[in-house]
Amino acid sequence: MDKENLAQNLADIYQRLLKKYGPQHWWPAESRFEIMAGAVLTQSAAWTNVEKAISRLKEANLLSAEAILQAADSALAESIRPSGYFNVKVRKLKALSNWLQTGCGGQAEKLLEIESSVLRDELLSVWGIGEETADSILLYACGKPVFVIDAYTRRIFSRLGLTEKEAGYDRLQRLFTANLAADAALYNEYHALIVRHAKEHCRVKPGCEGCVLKDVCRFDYRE
DNA sequence: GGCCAGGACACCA
DNA sequence: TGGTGTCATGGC
Repeated sequence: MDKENLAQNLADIYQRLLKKYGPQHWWPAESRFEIMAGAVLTQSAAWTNVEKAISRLKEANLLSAEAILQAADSALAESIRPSGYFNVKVRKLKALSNWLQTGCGGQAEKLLEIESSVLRDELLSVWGIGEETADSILLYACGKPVFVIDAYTRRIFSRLGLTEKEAGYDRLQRLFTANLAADAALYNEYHALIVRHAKEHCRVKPGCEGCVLKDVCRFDYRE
């Protein structure tokens, strides 16, 4: 598919999703740090469970880099237990908090002063922060025009026939950034809509009747 | 009771 | 470089 068609397809898919679902208002949070913590907690977890974990962190007054660093591992684990994998996530939240405390005095607002690719490299150097989590933080916490690739994006766009199933993260990300305007608000909404759509139509055993993308999808619905 | 959810890392060949 | 195991709760 040539570049022009690809750009047109991506724009078309976005408009279809937006029309069906409307704005998703991501990321639901009261602070940048809450978004950062949520990005870690949501790793391989259902968002409803992450909400519970974040709510418990708030109740325990543990939603800041400083508070997390001062908290005992056991107390932190107890708060985030509903999000699953709580022992590894304690390590990850502490590593992220330590990085933020060391580099920015714990102030997430200072991340805005750092150039996007530099910030991305720094985030990736933090234990427990992979590409998707780093990009989620860049986009949703810092408002940088960085497209987030997750399992849903991979699954849906591979079924649409627009990407290879085996495509790496970088390649998939470039597909979007090279064919869409570098607009953080657009990337924000697009990714949120992909997640919303996936939850309704594109699980492993797809129930795709009524899918707004059905007529542009190459997925074999008889499977 | 099994499957899956807004991943990342360790270990091995 | 790629494949596999591990981490764990809660909703359906």
